[in-house]
Amino acid sequence: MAPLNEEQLIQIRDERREQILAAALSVFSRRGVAGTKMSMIVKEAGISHGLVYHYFKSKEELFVTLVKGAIEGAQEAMSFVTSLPGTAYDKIRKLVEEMMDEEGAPFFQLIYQARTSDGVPEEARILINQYTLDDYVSILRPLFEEGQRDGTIAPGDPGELIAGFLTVLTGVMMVGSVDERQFRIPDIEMLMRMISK
Amino acid sequence: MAPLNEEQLIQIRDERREQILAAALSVFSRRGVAGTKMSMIVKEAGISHGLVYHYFKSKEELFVTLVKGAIEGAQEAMSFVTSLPGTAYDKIRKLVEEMMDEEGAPFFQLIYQARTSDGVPEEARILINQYTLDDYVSILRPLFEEGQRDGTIAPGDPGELIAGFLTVLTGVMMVGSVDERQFRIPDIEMLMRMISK
Amino acid sequence: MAPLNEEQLIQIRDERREQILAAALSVFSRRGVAGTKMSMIVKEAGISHGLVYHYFKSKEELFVTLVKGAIEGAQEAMSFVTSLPGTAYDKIRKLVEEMMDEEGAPFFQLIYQARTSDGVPEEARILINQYTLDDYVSILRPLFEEGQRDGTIAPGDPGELIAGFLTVLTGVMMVGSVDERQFRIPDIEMLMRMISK
Amino acid sequence: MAPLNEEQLIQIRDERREQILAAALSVFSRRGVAGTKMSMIVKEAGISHGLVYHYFKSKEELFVTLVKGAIEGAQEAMSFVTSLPGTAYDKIRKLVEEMMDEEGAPFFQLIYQARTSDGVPEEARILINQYTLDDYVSILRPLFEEGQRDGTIAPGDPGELIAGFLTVLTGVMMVGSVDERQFRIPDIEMLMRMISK
DNA sequence: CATGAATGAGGATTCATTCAT
DNA sequence: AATGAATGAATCCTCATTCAT
Repeated sequence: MAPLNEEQLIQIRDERREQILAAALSVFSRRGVAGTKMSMIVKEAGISHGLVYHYFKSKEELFVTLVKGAIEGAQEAMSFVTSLPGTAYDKIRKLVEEMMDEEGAPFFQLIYQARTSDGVPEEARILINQYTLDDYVSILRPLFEEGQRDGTIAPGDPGELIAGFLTVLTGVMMVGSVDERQFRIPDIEMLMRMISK
Repeated sequence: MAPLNEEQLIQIRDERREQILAAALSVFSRRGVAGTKMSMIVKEAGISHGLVYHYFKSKEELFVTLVKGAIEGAQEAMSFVTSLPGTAYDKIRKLVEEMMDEEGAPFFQLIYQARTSDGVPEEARILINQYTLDDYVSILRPLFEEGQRDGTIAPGDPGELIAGFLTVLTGVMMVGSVDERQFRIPDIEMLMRMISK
Repeated sequence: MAPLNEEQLIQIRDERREQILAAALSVFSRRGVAGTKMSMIVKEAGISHGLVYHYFKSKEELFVTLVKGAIEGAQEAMSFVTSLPGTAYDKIRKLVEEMMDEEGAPFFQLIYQARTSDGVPEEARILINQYTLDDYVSILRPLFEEGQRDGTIAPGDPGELIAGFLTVLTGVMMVGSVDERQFRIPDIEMLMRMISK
Repeated sequence: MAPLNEEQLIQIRDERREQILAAALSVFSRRGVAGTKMSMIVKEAGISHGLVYHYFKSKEELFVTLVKGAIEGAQEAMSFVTSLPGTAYDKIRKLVEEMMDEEGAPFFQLIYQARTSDGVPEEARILINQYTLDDYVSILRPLFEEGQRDGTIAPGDPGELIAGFLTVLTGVMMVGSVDERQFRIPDIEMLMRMISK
């Protein structure tokens, strides 16, 4: 899944800005808002404390900026996949592949952090709650219904199916990126079986 | 000549200890170590700051105590399930049910926090790394192999199957307990499909 | 040097009270007021926290009580020695012996602590400043003047001689009770040479 | 591209460090580790709380740093004095003068505090115990033996003589710097008499 | 634009003291 | 009289943020 789209790249054209955001994403996604110290971001980015504040008003703003990008990226990925050629099953499989790739993980973690963390104030929370699970369900529903009609997707309420499936994917990404010895990301076939007939 | 007899004191201590641990579990599991302030635990438990330190040396010790309990609980649940009567499939289904119940969630979150958080020092990390995924795989392997022989469990390397399945379950519990509007825990049938033939 | 005189013993007739005072003296003299925790006294005395407060209003009162006893004891010891038979030199030597014995040390330390410590409020400070060095000098002056006349005590202002000598004795007691490997209390002959002709 | 060049930064850091150490020495030596609150050091140094921790990891490290300096200083002073020209007696007298000067007192007090205080952890205690009285005795022994041979120093075991003498000097410095009205540092002649023939 | 010394509000922890039993 | 659980003010320390250079 593409982490940031074209427009965002334009918006974040400044090299320094990107550098800081990349460092911040890396740390926030691993440790959450409260667990992240500015000094960690500063160190990861290889710059001075002061410079961060030239580009971002606060730790919060840094986090909110990242969350915005993650949400938009996720939406785009889903919309993009529905517009691909092929069977419904193949499209869904493609989406799962995109979500599971390395670049996708930090964004899932970020959104999870945003939902649980404490330091996350209004703005990020509002942003996140704007895009509830139902929005994603709406985007994917036609695809799943098509799959149910052609007999490749399991029967039942497609809303529940999608919601449960996205929850599983998010959970796996959250947990799977920690440590090989502790968790193992299942292969795509196994995941697809969950929604297959 | 204690004004309260030994028994009463022990009872008071045990009760307080449990009360504090329950409050701490609730907060830690939601916010992680760094995100948890002692004041939150204190408020949740309805006691004074000082009293926590009467029973636990530090925030860390509190966390480690909880992690120990969670690990022991998980091991017990798995061992218990394998000893139940019934088919392999039924036993696994029973295990999933147990893991997915409301009381289970905080423990999964706790262990996730323990693996990611920062304030978690040696002791908790060692404890956790002692019980790697492989240990759990070992306990459940006979069950899965039996299921593969009787044709109820999907074929393939049972180790991979179990590891992936446990990862999914953990991820779902992590993420699923946040907010109904954001995530939805899939029903057991859907989860079981992942490992079913 | 007798640590507490008859009257004081009557006053502190209660066994518990004595027990607490003894424990407190031992700890205060070693660690000072700020360095002493009630829990240390409680442990040393082998009683409960609450009980200390049956006998003493506060840590402060405990300290002040001890300081009072120490001051009175020191004064008495000096007066007592001047009234003994023998030459001036012998009397002074006797005083030094008394001061240097094991029981004397805690009181010197206590008075030093009282002069330097911070937690010592008005009452103790007033008590201590009531009995300044000059008072002790007054008591001992006749003895030293006699010694100068009979040629056993070094010449010079007897006030300075006494003040310096008492300061040395106090310092030695302070420092000498710490650790054999670190400090060594000099023998009496060596100390006496300081004021001998 | 640092706005302040390397040299300036180093200079600022060194100055601040010294400023904090000076303030800390002043407070620690008077009140001991437990009796010293960071706010006192902060006030004495005229800086903010946070800045102390920019330069020293903890109150302990601050204390340990000072103790190290004190020990090194004492050793140097002794070694230096033995290398001076003049008679043994003169050299010893010179050493006493050096030890007794105003700047010396805090160091003696510091070392005393380090030996008695409680908050003093391993590192300081080890440092101090590395340099026992015996080490100082070794350095000064040739000087005292020379003095005994030329008839200016009192006879007897030079080890005992030195150990007792250093103990007295330390005690005097400890006690003597408190309050003129309470203690009086004896003049050098008086102190020297203790070891003179 | 860039640095890092400096600040201080906030959080963890200690410990004198109280109080129900 | 005696206990020890319980309290909370005071202390140490951290870390987001500012600012002189």
